[in-house]
Amino acid sequence: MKKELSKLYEPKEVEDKIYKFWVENDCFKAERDPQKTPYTIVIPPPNITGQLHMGHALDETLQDILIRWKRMKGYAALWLPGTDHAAIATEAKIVAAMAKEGLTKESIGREKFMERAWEWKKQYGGRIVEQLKKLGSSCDWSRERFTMDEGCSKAVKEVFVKYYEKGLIYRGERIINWCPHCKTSLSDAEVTFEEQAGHFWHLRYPFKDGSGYVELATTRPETMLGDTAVAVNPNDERYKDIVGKTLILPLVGREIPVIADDYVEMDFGTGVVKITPAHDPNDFEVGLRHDLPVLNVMTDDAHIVDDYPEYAGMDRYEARKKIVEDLEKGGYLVKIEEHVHNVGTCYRCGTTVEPKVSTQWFVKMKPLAQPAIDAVKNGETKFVPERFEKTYFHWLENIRDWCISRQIWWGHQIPAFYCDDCGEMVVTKEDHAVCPKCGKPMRQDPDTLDTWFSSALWPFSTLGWPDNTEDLKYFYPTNTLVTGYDIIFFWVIRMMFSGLENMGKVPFDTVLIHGLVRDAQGRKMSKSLGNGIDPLEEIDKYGADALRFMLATGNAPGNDMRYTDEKVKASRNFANKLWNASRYVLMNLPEDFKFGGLPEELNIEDKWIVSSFNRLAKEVNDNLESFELGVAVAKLYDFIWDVYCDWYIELTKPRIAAGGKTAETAQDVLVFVLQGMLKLLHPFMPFITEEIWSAVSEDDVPCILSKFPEYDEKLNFETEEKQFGKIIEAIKGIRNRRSEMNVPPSKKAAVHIETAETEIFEQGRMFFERLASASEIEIAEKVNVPDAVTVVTDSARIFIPMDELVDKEKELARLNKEKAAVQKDIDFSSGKLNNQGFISKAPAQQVEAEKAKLARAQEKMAKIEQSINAIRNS
RNA sequence: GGGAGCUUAGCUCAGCUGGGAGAGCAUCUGCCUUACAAGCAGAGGGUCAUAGGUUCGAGCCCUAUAGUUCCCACCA
Repeated sequence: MKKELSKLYEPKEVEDKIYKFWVENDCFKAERDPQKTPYTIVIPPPNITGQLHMGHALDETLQDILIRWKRMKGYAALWLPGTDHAAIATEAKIVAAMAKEGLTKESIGREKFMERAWEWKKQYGGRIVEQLKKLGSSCDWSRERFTMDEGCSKAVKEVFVKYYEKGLIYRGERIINWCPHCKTSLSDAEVTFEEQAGHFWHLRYPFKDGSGYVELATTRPETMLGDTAVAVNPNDERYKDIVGKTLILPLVGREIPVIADDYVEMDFGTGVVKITPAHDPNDFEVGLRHDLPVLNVMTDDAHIVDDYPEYAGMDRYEARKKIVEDLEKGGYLVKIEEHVHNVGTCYRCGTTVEPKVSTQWFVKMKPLAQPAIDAVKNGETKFVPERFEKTYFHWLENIRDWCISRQIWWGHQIPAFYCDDCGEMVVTKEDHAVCPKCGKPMRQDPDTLDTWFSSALWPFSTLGWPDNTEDLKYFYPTNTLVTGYDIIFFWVIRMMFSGLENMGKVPFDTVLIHGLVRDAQGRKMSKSLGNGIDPLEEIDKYGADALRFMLATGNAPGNDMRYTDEKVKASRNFANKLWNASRYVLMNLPEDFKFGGLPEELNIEDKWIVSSFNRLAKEVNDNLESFELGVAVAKLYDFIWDVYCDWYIELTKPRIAAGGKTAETAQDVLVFVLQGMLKLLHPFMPFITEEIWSAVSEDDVPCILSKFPEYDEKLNFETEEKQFGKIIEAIKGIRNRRSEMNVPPSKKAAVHIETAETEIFEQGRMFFERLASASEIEIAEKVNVPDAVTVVTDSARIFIPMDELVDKEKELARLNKEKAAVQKDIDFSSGKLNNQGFISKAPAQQVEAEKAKLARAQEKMAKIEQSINAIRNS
């Protein structure tokens, strides 16, 4: 029984309904089937505070395409969803919301704050998940996870304790990146460097013995309060004599030594550097080498500490101004130069980062990095495109220890406990610890872990680790990780070493990298620019399928793309085209149509379309296999629009009108190929394909669970494909000539086809009438039609008698032009074939192809010449 | 200072392992042909950034150059 489709495709009326259908029928649910091969993708967990943006839309679309494809191919396909607690970002939002109520973190205390935070999570955490569903994401929601849920938290503790016991985690006083706005430390990856216009202040520091001054330059004069030395290069002849002398620090009066250290570049500035170990990472290193005191001059929010009453309480920039003024007054300022330099900023809030010495927890990276490097070097995990392996190696090879402690509350609290009595520290998985020395209850470290510490464990913590669950055994290692190139160093490297260290296996075999979705002008979409495009609005306007299709089209792995309205519209139009083609098929099926499959006997044009479809199926699989999603989607577009709609459907019209067996065969083939196209297209456009599927298939199996088409030798009709190509070529030739002469389709004309292959053209007889405006058709080995327009193809000469339109001179000129074109072909091919190098070195197949090409051109040439002579002689 | 990408039709971009350059949009011409005007049939438009090289053959491989974008880096 056939069903009917409504007249217009309305994505809004279909999408939610279909999504619900999938969920209710457990279509996304992955079963551990020992008969099947697992295929796993873990979602890059979006932040719970976040809203779906185009970056997500692209990321999720690519993952959904892969997972649906694999699912249809019969894999036990698991797409594991979840969200990330996004420590700093979330805490910032909660703090901001509290500020509106006049509350601060400190005023309500940690416990109350956490209650609010969880409340916040409950309220907003579901939002992004709902938005993912709008896109059609076929995640297994029964396995949804959160980086701070019980299981993930257990995994975090397990890893922390294990690393600590192995000596891979340590606590120590180091110089770290500090965000004075978020009031927490940051890892190196969380600092973004920005070029900023600044100044170079040349200062002079006096010698204690009154023997003059030494001139130095700095970009941050306010840090001079914390100077504990001045350094020169040991090989610098200019300053050889002053090394070891003592200087008086201006404004402060502190005595500081002149030291020699290789770190100082002789050619830069004056060759003299002030050393502030507490506020510059390099200076800190110098300080360590020379055993210099570390004097912190700033508070947590970057104001000057009370030790310097003149400047105490001033913000660092305010202090800078005042200090420069005072230096000038004291005669210590030599000059000010313009200077552009790189300034580190917080990747969350953009505030200039303050290097700061403090006690933090670190992960020792060297021993973890090496196996991660090796795993990619020996191919256990590969990047697509490969070039991103360079980024990966570069990061791991230059990695420094990872600062993992954060001075915020929203996150995994560090499982370290201190005894306030005896100073003992223990690291334990227990929630409460008792001092092993004095038996008193211990105080847990107030800091929390870097949000990326928990996401690093995502590929296995979500599968149940540290318990050895069935899921973990079956689905780990996962297969494809899909993410943007900007996340490689935050996340990919950390999952790699975490997987290797804790599971002994890489977390995934392939990392598919995509680029950024930019705006129409190529700018990055950003909140501050206000140029972001909301995927949900686009879905509302054009449908999720159109958005997905657009994102998958014309996009090569790793490359950025621009988002334009025109592109989505084109995708929307494509969806509509498919919809209408399906309507055509349905309205041309008899009431009692049986969805049976391919009939035994096929016409030449049926074999042509079936065979082309078969090749398409092979290519789409091949392209997906090598992650060429954009190529696959383009082929589907071409086939569905140009081959199926523009040709095959048109070919069936006269057959259906004729009725009888040819009509029945056409109906079966129309349905067969349509079903195949729906299946091939389903991963890209899941909603519309499922909706149409329900109307053109009597199967109980929904499209999402149907079998993905693959190459089938039984559907291969290469000969007929080529033969029918000749008919198409002839029809195109006729249309072309008519169009050139501005003959409207309504004006029919006789068509006389002269060909050696009459039996092939006979099979296309009815199509010339319909598609080439033929009033009558003659097909013969020899035809004689005076005063006719001539069309020459490789395999036929076609005459269209239209006396009133025939201008012999023009016709001759046109034929001569065509002759010249064919002659060029002949020259090209014969040139190649006369080239000894080509004959001897090119693959035989290539040579054969060239010979065939030449033969065809020569045949065509003969036909053209024949026609030219005929006109001349008439 | 290192590293990477990009440069192909007016615009936005594809082009998979080297075998006579493609799409969408835009432009032009003709069509309301009972699936679709969100459409149909046709047309025009490209020294594939430049210069060398490898090869029988280069948009694709190699080298340099220019423009452009991005990433990384402790020259204060």
